[in-house]
Amino acid sequence: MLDPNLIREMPDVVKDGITKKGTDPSIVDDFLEVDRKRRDLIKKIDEMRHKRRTLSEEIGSIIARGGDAEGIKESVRETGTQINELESELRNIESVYQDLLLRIPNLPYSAVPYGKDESENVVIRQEGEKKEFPFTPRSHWEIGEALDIIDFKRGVKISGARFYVLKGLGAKLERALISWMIELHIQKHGYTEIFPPFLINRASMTGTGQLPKFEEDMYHIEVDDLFLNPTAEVPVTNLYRDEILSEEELPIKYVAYTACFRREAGAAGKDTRGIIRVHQFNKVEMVRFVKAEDSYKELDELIDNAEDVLRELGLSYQIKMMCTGDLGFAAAVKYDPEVYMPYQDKYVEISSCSNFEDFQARRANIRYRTKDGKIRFVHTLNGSGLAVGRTMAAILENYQTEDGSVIIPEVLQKYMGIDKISRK
RNA sequence: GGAGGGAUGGCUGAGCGGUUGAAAGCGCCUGACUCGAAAUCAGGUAGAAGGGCAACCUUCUCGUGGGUUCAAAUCCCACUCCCUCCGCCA
Repeated sequence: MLDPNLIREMPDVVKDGITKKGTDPSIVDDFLEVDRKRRDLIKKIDEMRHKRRTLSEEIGSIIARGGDAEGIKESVRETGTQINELESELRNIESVYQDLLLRIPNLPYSAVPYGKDESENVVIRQEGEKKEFPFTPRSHWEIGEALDIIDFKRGVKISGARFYVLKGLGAKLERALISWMIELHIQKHGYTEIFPPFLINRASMTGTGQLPKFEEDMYHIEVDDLFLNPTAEVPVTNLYRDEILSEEELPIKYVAYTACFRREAGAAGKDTRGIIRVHQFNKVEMVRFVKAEDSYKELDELIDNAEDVLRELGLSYQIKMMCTGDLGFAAAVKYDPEVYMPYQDKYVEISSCSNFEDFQARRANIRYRTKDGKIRFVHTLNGSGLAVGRTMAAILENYQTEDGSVIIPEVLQKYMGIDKISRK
């Protein structure tokens, strides 16, 4: 969430920022109104509590001296009743106040280009040549089925639309990618591995910004009020919810593999074929907790860590910068590395690297103590490194040969024990 | 699932109805001593909210939410989590 003081002191800046994200700025006025009421009420209650406390102490000393305190007791009792009434009023106002704060999106970083929606995102650079084939390249789903390593029909039978089954060398390739990516981030980029729970409570989902606004995007287990992990960002960032770290521990860099579950509620009819958009996928995620003054330097590193995965796999890609309208709720800035997919002759999102500044840290109450004892919010960042299913799709398409087999990228060969997946 | 025990500041741990936001120890910070460090000594050291230009003042918080009382860390109720034993179990 935003700093309430910022909204109070510079409401126009906040309105401008959230308008660029496509949010109705009237929420700021709603907030200011409730904020005023809240503060007036707190002041009133504090004064009355002070009165009650003073009188109460007086009663103590009267009784200690053996005097009669019945009269004064009665008046304190009355004050107490009044306080109770005001307190219940405050509770109502407080919950509206909190809810509004949780629904105001983060402001875009100054360098983010203005744009209404994804059509106005900006490609900032391209790396590597698009792969050229002396034959017409096949789609990853055609290749996967022909090699008998992806089974779409039976995935649907077991679970439903947008589920698939990996088999044999397909399953092994998925596993190899996960291990290799994690190892790369640990050994080469200095991350520490985390393996978090996949079922997540409401407080954690609120901490990173999935709730309260996006409940319908998540799988929810009603009996226990738990959510299926939508991205490792959630459990890993919430590792330090309600904690105060020390400055010396920062930056903290974690890498986590998780399965990710998404209902894809608004995506009917989009990417219906293949393994690009599914309800369950594997992802290796990088998360950083950093000092405010370092967060943009840290973001550059994070993006480079994601790119390194693509470079090592020999895949060509581009980096796209999200415009204000496509930033999402919690991010201040977001870059999406996109991998080249030969069948569609298109770049497809394979990672997403964001700086949330202190937006998540305020929600999740993640702070650190500076060397001179001040307490400040950390900045949180995260990025995929990479989405595993999409990486597999990219490998199948980019490394296909005319006879229908697929070359295994060199870095994965020792994990696979082979250099090629061939038709039987 | 059954029975019992517990939850206090960065940590350990006292307090069990009246200046107790909280003893003591550890840790950390500052100062003294020292060429420097260690040891020692002195002092400081929770978070949040509201008010004030500020110094500072006020309020809230001893797992969470209610209740009793003039007054609750302390008494009562519910919930959550942790520990021990029993049962079940991948």
